[in-house]
Amino acid sequence: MPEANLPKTYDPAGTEARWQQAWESSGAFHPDPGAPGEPFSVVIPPPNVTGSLHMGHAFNTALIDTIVRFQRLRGKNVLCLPGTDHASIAVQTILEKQLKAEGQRKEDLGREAFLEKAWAWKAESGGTIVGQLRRLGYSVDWQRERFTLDAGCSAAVIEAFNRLHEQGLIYRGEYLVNWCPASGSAVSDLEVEMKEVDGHLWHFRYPLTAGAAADGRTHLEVATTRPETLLGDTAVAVNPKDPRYADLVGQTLTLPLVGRQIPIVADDHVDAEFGTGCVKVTPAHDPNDFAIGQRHDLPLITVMAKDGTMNEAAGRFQGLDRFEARQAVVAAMEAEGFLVKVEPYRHSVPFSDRGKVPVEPLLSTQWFVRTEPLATRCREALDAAAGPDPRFVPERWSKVYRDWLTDIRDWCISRQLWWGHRIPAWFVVSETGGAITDSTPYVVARNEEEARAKAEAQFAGGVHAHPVVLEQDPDALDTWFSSGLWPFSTLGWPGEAGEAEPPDLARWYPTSVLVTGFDIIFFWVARMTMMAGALMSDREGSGIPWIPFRDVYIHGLVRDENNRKMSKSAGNGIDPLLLIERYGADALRFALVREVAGAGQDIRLDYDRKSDTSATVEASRNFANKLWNATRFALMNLGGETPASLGAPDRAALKLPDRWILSRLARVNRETAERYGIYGLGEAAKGLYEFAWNEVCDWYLELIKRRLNPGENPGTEALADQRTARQVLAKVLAELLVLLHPLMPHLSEELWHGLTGEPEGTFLALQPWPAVDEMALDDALEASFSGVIGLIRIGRNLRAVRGMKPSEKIGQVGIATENDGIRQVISIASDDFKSLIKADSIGIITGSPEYKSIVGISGTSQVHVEVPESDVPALRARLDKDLAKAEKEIKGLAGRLANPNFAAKAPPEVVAECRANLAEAEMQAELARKRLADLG
RNA sequence: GCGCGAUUAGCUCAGCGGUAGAGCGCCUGCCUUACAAGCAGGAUGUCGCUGGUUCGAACCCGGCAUCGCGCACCA
Repeated sequence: MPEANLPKTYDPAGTEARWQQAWESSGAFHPDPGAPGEPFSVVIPPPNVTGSLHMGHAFNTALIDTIVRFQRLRGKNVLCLPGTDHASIAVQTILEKQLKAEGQRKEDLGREAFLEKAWAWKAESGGTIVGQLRRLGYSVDWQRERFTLDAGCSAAVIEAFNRLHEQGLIYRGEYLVNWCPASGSAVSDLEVEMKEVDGHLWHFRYPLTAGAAADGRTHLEVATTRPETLLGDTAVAVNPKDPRYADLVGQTLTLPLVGRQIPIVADDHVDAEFGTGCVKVTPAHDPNDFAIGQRHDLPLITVMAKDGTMNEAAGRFQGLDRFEARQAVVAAMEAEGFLVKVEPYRHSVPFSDRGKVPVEPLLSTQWFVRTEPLATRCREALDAAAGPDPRFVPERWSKVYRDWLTDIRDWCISRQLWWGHRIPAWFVVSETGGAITDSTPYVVARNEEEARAKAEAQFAGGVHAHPVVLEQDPDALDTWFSSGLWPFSTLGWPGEAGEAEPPDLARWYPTSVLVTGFDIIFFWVARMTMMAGALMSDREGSGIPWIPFRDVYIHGLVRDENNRKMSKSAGNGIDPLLLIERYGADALRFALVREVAGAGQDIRLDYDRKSDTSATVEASRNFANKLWNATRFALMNLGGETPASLGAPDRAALKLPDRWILSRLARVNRETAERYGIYGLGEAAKGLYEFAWNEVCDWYLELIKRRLNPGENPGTEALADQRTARQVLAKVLAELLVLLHPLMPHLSEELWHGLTGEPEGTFLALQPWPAVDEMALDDALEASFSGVIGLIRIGRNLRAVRGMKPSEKIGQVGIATENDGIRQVISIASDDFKSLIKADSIGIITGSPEYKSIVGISGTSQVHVEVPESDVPALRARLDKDLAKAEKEIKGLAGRLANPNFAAKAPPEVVAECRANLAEAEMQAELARKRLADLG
């Protein structure tokens, strides 16, 4: 608690830990679904349990927590639900790497022991992450913490898989998939990243079987970047409109090294302009070739095994690794005279995101989700007459989302991994001799018992074995399958059959907003909406939206000081904890949010790696310290009273500065609430920073110091006025702390307790947002005040120009002005303002003052600052400056007014304003000239 | 190839039709009992280039350039 005798600087460490503990142990963020208030819910993007958090998580957390804390202050029934993701392939990759370092493979351990290791890893990494999220002051409900592989989420996955299968949206089949030889698993299209690499284009000759064509040609020339696949070629394709080859279509070629007769086919896919216009076709090893193969009914010949080595179909190349095989095939082709030439060639190669090796398109039997019906449903929601659902902020991301949902390909969901949700399908191996083959029948069920019943019904009796022998599919599901269920699995879906919806689901689904980075719109956002379309659109009480979030707030990435994306692999990540330890969680959060612009741009966090410091975060730390000291000042001056004991000020007793700051406060309150409400978080932060520092601290606190310290033996009037000042000060500060709370939760909680004296069990976090005092709003007064502030600034500048020390007192300051508002403020509040310019007095004058002075001009006002003796050079310099400024303005304004079209076409108020400004500038210039002339 | 974003003060970025802004940094002077993590004052910009719309453009429209991102991809 800040008190007068307490440190001058804010030390966040102890404060933050204390409030985090107090919030959590009191269950402050553990909402009751039955509690009143409009529901507001957010499920956090669950971080992967792959180690520890990075700055991107801190950023995401700062944004979400700002939003939910605001909504809580607004009186909503807020649930913010935390959790982590099991990150199937990522975690398994880490663990396998660890095993490899110990000279082991996962097969040496066996599935069960390996999974034990994985759970141990999860416990450690998950614990670290949860600890880090706590250190940020996340106002989530830890009692509802979830993990994508916990019992509830696993049940949801099984239920979802079964329902999708029942709806015909999940199927199993043999297709060309992206095979990652490093992880030994299929991966989805999204997990493949195209990378430009420097390779070669090999040109080969494929001889015509017939020996020579009518025109004497004996071969076709094809080019390839992947010579090893030639072993699986089953055709050569040309464009049907290509006159060079029209007469050869239908003939056959003899595949070199292999001797297979392969046809020449005509296919539109082939670009006649590229290369020789002839393409070798390897349907089992290339997606385009696969398509050509389908169209021409070509055989599929797989020449590579799943570990990336050549198989028996590769003949003499069997056993070679795919890259060795490439060299060997080229050498053989050259030796046998089929190699025409080799060119260096830069091209794109698909890489596995996780394995970091080129993926291999391979024929494989996998499980797929049929995405088109789901994507269609999502696109329809986006085009709903009632407005887009979900609503993207910023809007432009909805195009990205929509485009992806258009022409979407089916989603390969099975992974040949152990860490993850095991696929709830059982093979009836008794039908195929005890082994799983591509033709083994299977049943999809919710558990083995149900599977057995289904299998018995289908296969027992007759020629079939009895009892049936089942074996569960050894594969796991894509990690994003369970992530796709996150907004409802975490709320208790599916619940008990026949029972009412789980209370959390009934209360908080759909969630209010999803806050996430643009990099996972496809992986996650679209998967959640597709899953919800299949599983949530038939909720009881139709008419309830099924899209799992009303808004999707997309934010950018955190970049490092060199504008590079922060990532673990690039090694340029910054540990949020380092900055929290140095500056405090509030400072880090405030800095991150403050950087956010409206349009969801990436943010750059400056950082000095030598000293582990960040100027940006430091500036926010300084702001926290400023607030600390402003509150310390209040505590020293409130005479032991609190906002409550002081009570609301009597409106009639308010002095001008009070009315000004209360008007500003009401306006800032309204603006801030609006900004928070529309995700204008950066604007909210900047607005509060400026209000707190530049208005409350710089001006209001200074203006009331005299009233707060009326001196020895004050009269009753002075005491009453002191009380008014105290009341306003207490109100402004207490309310400011509420407005700031979503951004700086710990500091505001701490200072609020200090200011109000509320017991530890009462929380600012749970207070109501203060009502906007509409009566206090006074535009005219705010304008007059900023005019006066401008004049005081000019006066201070005159002092500086005159070379006066800040501590040096001056005599009189005279203001000559035609502005009624300014005149009024100066004459009524002269005692308040005089000390801000260190003058004996400040007052309104007409014409020139009687004392020696130097003058500054602003608008229609002049500031005269008394000086001990006239200082001609200083005065001349000042007037020259004013004159130059006025003349420049005159030139600009006169030019505009001289244009006849301007007066004719511009709105009258703009023209009038322009004329007024011109008159003012001319007056200023004239005045300056006159005074310069007087100087002689 | 298609799409998106960025280009404003030394740095990081606001502003998005009516006379160019903030933070940091920089310069000058101050330990003025809330705060030196501070106070007061100051300097700094042909708003990427180029056409156009407009009385008026950093802002709207068209082109170009540079940087970045996403999607697709020709062997």
